[in-house]
Amino acid sequence: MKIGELSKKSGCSIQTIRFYEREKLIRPCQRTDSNYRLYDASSLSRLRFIRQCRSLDLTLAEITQLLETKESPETSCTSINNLINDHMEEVSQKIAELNELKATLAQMVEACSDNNKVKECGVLHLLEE
Amino acid sequence: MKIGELSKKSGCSIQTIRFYEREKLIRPCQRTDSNYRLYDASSLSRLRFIRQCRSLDLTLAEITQLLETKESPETSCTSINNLINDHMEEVSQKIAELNELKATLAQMVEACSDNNKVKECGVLHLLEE
DNA sequence: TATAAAGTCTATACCCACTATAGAGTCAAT
DNA sequence: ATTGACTCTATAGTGGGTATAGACTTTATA
Repeated sequence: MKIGELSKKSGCSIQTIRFYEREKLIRPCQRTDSNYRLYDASSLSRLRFIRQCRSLDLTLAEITQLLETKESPETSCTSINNLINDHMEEVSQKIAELNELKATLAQMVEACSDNNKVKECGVLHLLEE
Repeated sequence: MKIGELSKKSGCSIQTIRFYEREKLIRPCQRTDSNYRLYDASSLSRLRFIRQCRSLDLTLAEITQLLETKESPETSCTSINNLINDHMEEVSQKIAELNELKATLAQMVEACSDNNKVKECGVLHLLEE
């Protein structure tokens, strides 16, 4: 299949597929005589794997690592578990940060009822502290 | 004061201050004969305001808008309240997304006990779905 | 007074994960 | 034969900075 079809099936945009090729997340594929890229089912499943990982917010570097580990089916999968655990830890921390942030914002909103003038605005006053 | 001192007092790095100047969040300041930047207290408070806003994760565009609104102390502060409310809404949504993500990751971690081989790894299997 | 160290200047490139565009070539249908 | 859809490469832009290189200035020490 050509890149347009792969794009639709994988959910990655055409530019993203070419970008992943440049970044070596996917290997250079066959070409037609007119230099069009040609893909097969394995390209599609690799791309779907990458997309799944991206939806978990894994970085391209982490995904590269996962893809490499996948190449050695007989080795231990400890590194994969560690990677996912570490990532989950980061997500938890980010959630905690955002909850604090939200609390601060809520406080600010409370500090200002509408229809004040700018110079009396409680939000601005809090921002100036 | 020179840029180094302003950097220490404001908590912004020297490069960031120069970056804000380029991006027009702060105005071009006085210069010495040898072209060194010279700042006063008002630069410091403006920079602190910006930093405070950044700690709330407001974008530079939003901050620019706040700074402009601040210039008109007699107008209504409704736009400021709206901005902060909208931003809080975005933060809430991000938190919700991350909580879902965390749940997915937790499921994955459950799917794989350590010491498996890669080819049996529950995490990888889930990623391949 | 000479020199070394610390500070500052501009310009430029890099980070991440894409996205968008320009300009050229190719293929399928009418 | 032409139109429109598809593909190609190369390049630049996004946001919010960070990190250099290479030159100049100021301050501190010997």
